[in-house]
Amino acid sequence: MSKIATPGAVRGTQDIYGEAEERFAQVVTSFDRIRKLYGFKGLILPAIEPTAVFARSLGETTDVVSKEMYSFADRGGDSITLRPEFTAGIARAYITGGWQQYAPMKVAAHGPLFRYERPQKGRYRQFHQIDAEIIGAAKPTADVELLVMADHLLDELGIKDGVTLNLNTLGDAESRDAWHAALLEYFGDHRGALSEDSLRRLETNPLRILDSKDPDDRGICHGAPKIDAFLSHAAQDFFGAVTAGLDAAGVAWQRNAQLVRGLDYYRHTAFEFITDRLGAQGTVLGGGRYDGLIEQLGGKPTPAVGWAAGIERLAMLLNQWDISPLAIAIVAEHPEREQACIKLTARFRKAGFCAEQFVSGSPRKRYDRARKASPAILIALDLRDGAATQSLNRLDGGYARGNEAEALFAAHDFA
RNA sequence: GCGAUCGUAGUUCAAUGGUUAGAGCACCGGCUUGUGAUGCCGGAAGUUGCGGGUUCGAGUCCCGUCGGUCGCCCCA
Repeated sequence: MSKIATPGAVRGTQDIYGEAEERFAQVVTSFDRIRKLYGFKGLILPAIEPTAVFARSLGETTDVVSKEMYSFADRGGDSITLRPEFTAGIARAYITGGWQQYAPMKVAAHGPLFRYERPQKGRYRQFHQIDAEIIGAAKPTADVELLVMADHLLDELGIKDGVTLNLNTLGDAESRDAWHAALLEYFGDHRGALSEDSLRRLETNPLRILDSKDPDDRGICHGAPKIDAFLSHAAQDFFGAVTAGLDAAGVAWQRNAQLVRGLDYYRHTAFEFITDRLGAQGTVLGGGRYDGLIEQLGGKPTPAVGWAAGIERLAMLLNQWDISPLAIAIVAEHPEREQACIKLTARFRKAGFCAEQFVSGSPRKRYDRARKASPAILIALDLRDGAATQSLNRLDGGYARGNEAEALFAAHDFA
């Protein structure tokens, strides 16, 4: 007989329980509350999409599509992909569902996403995000509304301290192309001093050199052309309206001219809320305006802006979160009182109390275990000298429903 | 894909290359306590991730492998 080998969890996945689950739930609950305040409708979408949804929106040749997606052929032979992001799926739903009729559309989603990456702090292969998008809104007020909501959420979660909003503009298509060309020329001139990684970026994605972590690269980037010199008047006005809106709403921000997006469909606003408390993974919430995406998926040209945030990262930053405290613990200190304990527990639960019964293990130790569960009220059922006894002890004087619970206890038939 | 680092009881961690691999917490049982969150006694719990090697002797040193963690790349 060989020992049965238990299969392990898939690399980069997590079993979330206990404190981690409580933190996670706090993020989702707060997000759901806040997004309703801002009129964002909930959206529940498939976790799987045709591979083309992501391949077309992200670009067939990017690392993301070629190496980091969970793709497989289903039984019919179609190529299916586990969603690596929300935005592309939302754009697909917007087009195929004929949702132009609802534009401008404010939607919010959350759930699991999948990327085949090397796990590290705050990065998993199955991870979870909250996501908010405004589709069909061309005006900068939409960008502002999204950013105000993000700021509000971080405040609600109590993690605003140490998190700063980094803001940049990528300009419109003409601005961006001109800047791109200038960067190519500049970095080309400094080719000799660039790191190996950045030399490769020069070929594949020059904008990305701007957020290189290499110290030498950083020095070169310091003198690189800034987008501001290439912004059209329209693009300047757009960015000015965004910053003015943020100031009006009292949202603190800082300009970060090095902040870029990797993909071509991004326009105008780009932003990240960044912390120094999460090691190398400092971005807790990020997004931007992607006016080109829906067209790229075959829809009519549709302006859109959105953001997403990793639930795990937000959860790690929480300092406090709601737990559901135990209201009533009911102990059977004698085996013959166990049925009475079950009956009373059921009654309290149906009356809307969070109640727990202690009917297993050593009868003599049940009381101590019940106390360790930190209930507001502790009820003990015992059998002393053949006579049934029951007592109620209020351990938390501040518990709001104490009197109600005592009345229910007093009225209960213990027979 | 690349690099660093760590894998010992359910868990957090000990154990100079040298007896039968230990302790706290958690768990189970007994005794105190009797409105008691305490205390005492006992029990169960291990292929030291896995596979090779060096050695009289390996949890410890070496090689490989798998896994965790952190970083690079990438980051939609």
